[in-house]
Amino acid sequence: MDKEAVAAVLLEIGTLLELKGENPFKTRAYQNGARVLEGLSEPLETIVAEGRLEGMAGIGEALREKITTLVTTGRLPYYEELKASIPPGLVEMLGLQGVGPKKVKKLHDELGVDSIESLEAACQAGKVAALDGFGEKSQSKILEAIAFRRQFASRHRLVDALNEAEPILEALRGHPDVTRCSTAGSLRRWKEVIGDIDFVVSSRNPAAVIAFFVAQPRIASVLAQGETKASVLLESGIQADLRVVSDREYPFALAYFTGSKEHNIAMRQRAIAEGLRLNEYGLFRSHEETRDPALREECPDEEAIYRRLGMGYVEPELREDHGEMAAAAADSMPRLVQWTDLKGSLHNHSNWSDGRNSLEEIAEHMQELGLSYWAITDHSRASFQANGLDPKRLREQIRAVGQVNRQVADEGMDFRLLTGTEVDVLKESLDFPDDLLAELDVVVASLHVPGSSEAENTRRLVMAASNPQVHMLGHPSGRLLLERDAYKVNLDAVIDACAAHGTWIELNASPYRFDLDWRLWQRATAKGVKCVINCDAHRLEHAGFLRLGAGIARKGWLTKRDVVNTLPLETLRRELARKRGK
DNA sequence: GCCGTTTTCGGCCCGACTGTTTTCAGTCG
Repeated sequence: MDKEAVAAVLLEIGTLLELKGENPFKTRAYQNGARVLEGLSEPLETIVAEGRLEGMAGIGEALREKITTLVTTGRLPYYEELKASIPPGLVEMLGLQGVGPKKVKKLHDELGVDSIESLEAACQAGKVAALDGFGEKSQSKILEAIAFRRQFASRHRLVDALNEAEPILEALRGHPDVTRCSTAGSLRRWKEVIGDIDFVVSSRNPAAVIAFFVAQPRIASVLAQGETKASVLLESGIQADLRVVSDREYPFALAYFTGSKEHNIAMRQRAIAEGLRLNEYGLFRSHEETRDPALREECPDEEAIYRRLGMGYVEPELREDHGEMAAAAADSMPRLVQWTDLKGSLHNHSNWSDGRNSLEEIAEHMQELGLSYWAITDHSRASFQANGLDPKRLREQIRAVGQVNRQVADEGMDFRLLTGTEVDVLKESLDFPDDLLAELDVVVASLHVPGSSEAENTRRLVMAASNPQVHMLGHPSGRLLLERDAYKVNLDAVIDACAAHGTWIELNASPYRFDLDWRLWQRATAKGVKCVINCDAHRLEHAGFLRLGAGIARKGWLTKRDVVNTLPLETLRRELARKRGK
């Protein structure tokens, strides 16, 4: 078993223990253990074989044994027995809003409820309301939660959440009672998939702000409304939460609600080590009274909070407990790439294959955006469903691109289109011969029709990475967020092959992909692999993906130096040529 | 289940909201 599989088992054990009514800290120990494994930068098999689980923070004797068993045998009797003792429907019930482990246990013990369906029936029969600790209200809330779950999967792509959040944030910003405001939560951390939208506002008149918030357009229902917070369900199915605090408390609330939960826990522990106590209202010089203003440390902004704890500032994108606490404490945080550093995109389509726009339209639009270059990398012939180009059409396209570039040059513009292809990685070869690839400025190699085995897909991508004509691998995992999982592939081996051959890896900035995953970039750059943030644009407005992709690159700790398409055109041309010399 | 320069036992991050309660448990973020 690899580390993802082992981590998934540990997480599930945590959930099952919760349902059994186990000590919540035991549950957390399993969740922590899973996160430790996910953050490992080398194969778990190696670590286990070399006995290096010993001494790893968060992995004690019990977890070490269980992990070792899972890695070496692929099974764990403890887990299998635990799983068999709990009906699978109970885990599903935990996903309902307002239903936690205690309630699930009670519903199961007292009513024999073992699935969402039987829970719904029990509610309709009025049995839930009659239970001790439940009532009419909780029964109807459960029915609502079941209906909500049926209507919407409660996870949303970043871009959809941004499109909902930005107009509301603008509205809040314009309200006279709002002093400061921001998004928070996973949206501010730029997670590729988010659960709900969080806003934090400072105001002297919270009631007015809350009333204004719940009256925003496109709200389907108000889920909760108190004196300091409110929750609404937007018509799009995304939940949005608002928290209102005083301006003095604002930096603390913003930090707190930005999370992640793991980052917050680490921050609190650091505060305790400094003899302080941190919560969403402030940083206090006492363990006794948590909200006494006289004991509050003054921090006008988030930077000041980190400074007071003896750390450098941590950008929101990095607050994932992925090493940022140690880096900030050592004041060695990287200077992250910014989307305005990007000079163009090296993987894009035109109406020659499955894109919408002509070469002329693309050139005009991208130079108006202030970009320096834009590669046209249409599909190769194997992607016939996408109208892939054969060698003859590709050579025609090379000439057409040259023509557009001559026009652009005649107008005195610095902008250039680059010729290229997104060549299919077939079973034994690339879809174009090397001599044709050599005629192109940019070659992206992508696996579009994966095989069923990890070994085969890995072999194919390693083959592509080893071809001197290939500049970069496109969307190396093939995942489509919330739609399709990654194909089976050993990305560690692929990263190693890219490192060995100087081949770059794309960070596909399409909001459906964000592939390579941000969690793997620290590992890739540590091995010297460069990143290219590509739009994979199929229409003009997809140029906006550069902003999304840059945010994901920041989550991966990437600096300007790590990202090839921050280079100006002439330097980029040299790098493209140099890559082929390797 | 993890962890320790106060501890090898007894802690483990913290507060708001909701509903069922009459002082609090459960859930959520």
